Amino acid sequence: MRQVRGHEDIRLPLASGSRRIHGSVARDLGVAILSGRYTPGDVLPGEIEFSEQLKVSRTAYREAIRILSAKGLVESRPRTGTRVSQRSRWNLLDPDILAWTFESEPSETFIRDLFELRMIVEPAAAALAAERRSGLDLARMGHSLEEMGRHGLSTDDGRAADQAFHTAILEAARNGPLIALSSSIAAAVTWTTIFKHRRQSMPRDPMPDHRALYEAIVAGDPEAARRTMTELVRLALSDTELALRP
Amino acid sequence: MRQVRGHEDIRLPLASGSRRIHGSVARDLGVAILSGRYTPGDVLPGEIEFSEQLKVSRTAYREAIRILSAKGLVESRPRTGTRVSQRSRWNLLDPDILAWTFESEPSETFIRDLFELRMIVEPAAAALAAERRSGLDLARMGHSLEEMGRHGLSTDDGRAADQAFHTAILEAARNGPLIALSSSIAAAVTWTTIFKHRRQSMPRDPMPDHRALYEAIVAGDPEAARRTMTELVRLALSDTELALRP
DNA sequence: CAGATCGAAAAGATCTAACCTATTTGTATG
DNA sequence: CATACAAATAGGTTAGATCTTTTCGATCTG
Repeated sequence: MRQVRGHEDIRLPLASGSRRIHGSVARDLGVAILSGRYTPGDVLPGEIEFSEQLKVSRTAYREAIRILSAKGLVESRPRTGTRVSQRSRWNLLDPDILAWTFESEPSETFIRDLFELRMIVEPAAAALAAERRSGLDLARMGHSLEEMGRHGLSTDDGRAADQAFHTAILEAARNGPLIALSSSIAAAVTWTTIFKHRRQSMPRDPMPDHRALYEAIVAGDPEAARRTMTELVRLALSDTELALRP
Repeated sequence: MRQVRGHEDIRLPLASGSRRIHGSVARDLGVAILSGRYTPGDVLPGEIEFSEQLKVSRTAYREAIRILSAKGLVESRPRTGTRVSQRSRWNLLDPDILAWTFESEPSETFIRDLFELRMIVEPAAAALAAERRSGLDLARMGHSLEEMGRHGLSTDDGRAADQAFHTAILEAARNGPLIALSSSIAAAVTWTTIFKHRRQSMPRDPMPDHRALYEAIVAGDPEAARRTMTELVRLALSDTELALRP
């Protein structure tokens, strides 16, 4: 028999905007796990109990758990229930996981680790891009650079252009897995940029290093591209470190 | 865009083993997408139609789609249906996606790309590991190396030891995101190793380069570690290329 | 009697089915 | 040309049956 719904039952947005319910639940639980509210080994309440607590149906809850499980955050088995996986199984480079991490203040260590990864991957990608870039790649980089110069990094448009510039470089490297890393890294770049501007009103002008990098790729000089990209990331890191300890 | 007709033969009842139903469906669809049977832009049949074709309930099918969507393979919206995402949105470094890729013969290009990524990441990780390794890290590497020497790379135990050795190095680098890459790369290493041995009965002895790398990390010499790891990956690549064109 | 082996029970996830809701987009209408 | 409507499809709810795995006790064996 069906239960009639009263007017209180109207679902308030769970601080999650217009997302689908399973998506919001996945995000909320994901953020809770990533921020340490649930720690590896913790067993979540049973399906029925927890879905009632969250005021969603068991199906929606289960779909949320499927999402988290696909990203390595939880594992569920009959009888033992659903538990938070070990950190080493978390898919830290998954774009959603990165987004959720930056939703609550990420640890300083994590940001440093991300820059360390950029320092490894992006110079190498820039060198490959200098060797393999097509005319179309160069056009896209050039356009992004122009946009970036026009808007500056304190606007959304400017940051989007910056991200497009880095993405164009990684795509010019013509390496599938590297491009997959690109969306993650590009996103991380954007968030750390927001971080910088949140705390520091007028950071260094980023255009000279970006232009130097662009020139190196246009010239098809892998070593110059590697060098300038290394310098660019190093400068971004030092800006971010300034923002971290004001 | 092309409309795809479902096939009953997508779900192989026996090959699915003891996996959960939603897991098998996700895997089968994932493999179908990664192997090119469905291409980006294709629209899958409606939930009801497709779930009936696959002989599973709509709920199980939907959970499978949640998994694929969490990995970026598909996107679904009301009215337009579920469609295969653009390649650039695929999470190629997700461990499951890598596994599914290697389930049907992966392209030569993809294997090369993976080695290119190893060539970028692992030498850098080895250098960091040489600086940061603890006694425990060294003990684990040493033990894995010993196991590897005892079993050789043609046995499961030996490959597991090889994987453990690489994982230990990446973990010694003390960088979360890098460790997340590690599970992907380590898995890829294992599969390419299986590839090599599938086609080539007696490859080169891998122990000398592994020992040299280990010595460099023990000595705490980052540059030597970087050099020996580069050499190790280069040798592995040339072995694999031999196997690819016999 | 101590320990091993087998089987039943219980807990929890898994799966099914039927039904209702919400969103999107093409199209007809003003 | 804008707006309202209609259809299509994913999204969400509910109730209940089923399957797996662990636990625990009973029985068997050394």
